[in-house]
Amino acid sequence: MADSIIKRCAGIGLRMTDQRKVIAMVLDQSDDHPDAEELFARATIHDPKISLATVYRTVKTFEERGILEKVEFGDGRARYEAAGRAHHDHLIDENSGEVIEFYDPDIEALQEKIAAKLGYRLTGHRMELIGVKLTSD
Amino acid sequence: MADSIIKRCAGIGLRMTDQRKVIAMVLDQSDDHPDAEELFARATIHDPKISLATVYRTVKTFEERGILEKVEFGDGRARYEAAGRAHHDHLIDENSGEVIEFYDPDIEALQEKIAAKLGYRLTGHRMELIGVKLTSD
DNA sequence: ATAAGTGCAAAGCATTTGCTTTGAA
DNA sequence: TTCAAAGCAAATGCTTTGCACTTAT
Repeated sequence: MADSIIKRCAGIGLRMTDQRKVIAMVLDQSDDHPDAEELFARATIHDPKISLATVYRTVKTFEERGILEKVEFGDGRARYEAAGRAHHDHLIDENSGEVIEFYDPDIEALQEKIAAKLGYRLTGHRMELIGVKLTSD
Repeated sequence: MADSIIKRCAGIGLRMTDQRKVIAMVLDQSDDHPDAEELFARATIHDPKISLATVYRTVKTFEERGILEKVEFGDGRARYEAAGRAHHDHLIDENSGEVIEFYDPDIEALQEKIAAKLGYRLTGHRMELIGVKLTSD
């Protein structure tokens, strides 16, 4: 498994304030896709004085330094997940909002192929599948 | 080719005000993906008195009635395109912002398959490829 | 010491809404 | 005539920023 976010911050020489440590820790402990408000709520548990502006500034810094990736699921809020993990896409449960991560090499290959056919070299993509749970009954 | 947006509005019994006619016409004449502000700018040419709020209300109405589809390219603004055309996805030129529409049946099939494998029935998806133009030199 | 980071409140955008007036049916 | 739609401005929700203060290095 990859290094913790705290370690990665130190590794690139980021100044580690108490607030950044708290936010990094919260991110390390999150396996979902929290938005800024949610990160703020979780961080507040460890540091009741932290401000929402700091959360916003910190995730922006982390994103710029390649520590986080911003993902947007079309609800108007930005969400964050640790970057540098294996690449994956998202499937969103239409009813619960639950987000499932998956990776499919065929999709990746196909996307390259489509881009090439259109005369492009692929530099990125975003893909979200929306679905409803198959009931077994 | 599909009916004009104006016809489709009439077809579902929408009250056709002058403003809606103008916005529908602007949409019919657009082959790109304008956002609300851009639609407002184009509509203003035909009706200098139209208000931005009306543009927002109208695209929302059109979307709810299945006449438009909202697409978001991650720049914080919603964009619109005529719905009910053949399904397609988007490739965005990283440098110019140009949007190319494409349809690939293999992608569609693969998405269904992935969703099924995860225990879901696919109800929708969004996919944008980001790329840079292949230079021929 | 000093440049970078924080907190707070104010500002910014895209979008929505309350309310009064206008107009399509 | 009557109810839906328009116009305007104020409100909203997410995110950013200016400024004075604090802190990691």
